[in-house]
Amino acid sequence: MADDRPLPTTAYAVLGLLSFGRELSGYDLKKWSDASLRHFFWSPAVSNIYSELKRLEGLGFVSAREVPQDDLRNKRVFRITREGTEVLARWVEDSPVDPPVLKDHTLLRVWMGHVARREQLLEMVAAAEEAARATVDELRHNVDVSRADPSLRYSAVVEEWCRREQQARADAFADLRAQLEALPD
Amino acid sequence: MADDRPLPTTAYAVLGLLSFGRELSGYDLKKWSDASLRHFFWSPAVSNIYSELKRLEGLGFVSAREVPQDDLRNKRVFRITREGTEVLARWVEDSPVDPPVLKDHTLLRVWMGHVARREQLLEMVAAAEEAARATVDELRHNVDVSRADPSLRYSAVVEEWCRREQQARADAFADLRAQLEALPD
DNA sequence: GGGAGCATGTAACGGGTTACATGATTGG
DNA sequence: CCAATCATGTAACCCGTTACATGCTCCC
Repeated sequence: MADDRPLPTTAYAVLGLLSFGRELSGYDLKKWSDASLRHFFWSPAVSNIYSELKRLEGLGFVSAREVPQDDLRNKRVFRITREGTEVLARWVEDSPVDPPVLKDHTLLRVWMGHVARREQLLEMVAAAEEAARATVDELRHNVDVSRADPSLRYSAVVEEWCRREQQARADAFADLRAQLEALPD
Repeated sequence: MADDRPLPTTAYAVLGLLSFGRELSGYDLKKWSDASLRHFFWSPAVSNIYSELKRLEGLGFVSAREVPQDDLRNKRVFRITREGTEVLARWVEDSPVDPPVLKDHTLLRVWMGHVARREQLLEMVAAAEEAARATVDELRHNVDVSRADPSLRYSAVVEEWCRREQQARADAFADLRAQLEALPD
C-alpha cells in the first residue's frame, strides 16, 4: 500500500523552503528558490513545484489554505505540518548524502578546446568570469539580507559559503584565461 | 525525416571524449569520464554512453570497428568521423552556454539546519571538507598526467581550474564549520 | 496596446537512471 | 572461491522539463 519509495530530493527541497515557518504560495516558493536555493542546489521549474506541493499535501506533510485576493481569484498558501517537519528532520540527519555535482558548460567546451578557435574560447571564459563576479555581488547582498533575520541564520552561512566559492570561480577563470593565452596552438 | 532537434549535451560530451583522436570502447569512455569529465561536468551511466554511441553512429558522427579479444567475444571501439568533428566544433563555438549548476547535498542540508541537531551538521560538513581535500589530491595527480601529454593540454588547464575550485571548497567548508560552531542555537 | 509580474495548474515528452542479462579473466 | 575488472547491451521507469491554458493588475 503505502508507497515507501523515497521522495525525490526536490520534495525535500520544497519542504525545506517551508520549514522556515512561513506560509508561502507556489509562486513564492519559485521566487525564493530562484534567489537562494539555485546557488548551491537547484531551482525546480514552476510546474515541478506545484506538482511536489500536491504530492506533499497528499502525504500530509504540508497543508494548504485558500487566501482571497483583491481580484476574484484565490491564492493557495502552504504551511509545513508537524509530520512534515519530522520527516524532513529525519531526512536531513539520516539519509545518505550524495556527492556534489558541478555542471559547468564553459569548462566542458574549454576541455575540448582543440576543436575550436582560441579566440572563441577566451571570450567564453571571460563571460564566465564576468558572470561569476556578478553572482558574487548578488550573494553579498543575499548574505546581508539573511544576516538581518535570525530565522535565516543557516541560509546566511550557506550563502557566505557560496560567495566564497563564486569568488574562487572567478579567480580561477582569470587564471585559466592567462593559461590559455600562453598555450601553444 | 532529418530530426533536427538538438542532441542532448551528453552526446557532445561523448563526442568530445572521442575528439582527442583515440579509438575507444564504451567501457573506456566510462572510465575516462569518471576520471576527468566528472569533476567539472558529469559522468553519464554506462548504459547512457552505449545508447549515445549508437545514436552517434547512426548519425555518422562516429564509426565503430570490431576488435577481437583474447577471449571469444569481440570488443567494439569507436572513432570520431570528420563529420563528427565538424558538428562538435560548431557546437562548441556556436551553441548557447547554459549557466553553471552546483548541486551540493551537504549545503542543502545545512541550509535547513534549524531542523537538525548541530552535531550532525558538523559531522556532515567535516565529511564534505575531507572529500574535497581528497579530490584536490586526485586532481593534482590528473593535472600531472595531462601535462605530460600535449594532446591533453586543454584537459590540463581545466583540471587545474578544478583543483583550485576544490581547494576553495575545502577552505569554505572549514570556515562554515567554524561559523556553525559560533552560531547561537 | 502590450509586456511584465502575479498566480495556478495540466499534459506530453525525453533524458537519464536503475535493474537486469551475460560471461570471461585476474588476483587476493 | 569470491570479488573486481573487463565488456556490451536492453527494458522499465521516473524525474523534471517545455509547452500549453487561463486571466488578472500595473505600468510604460
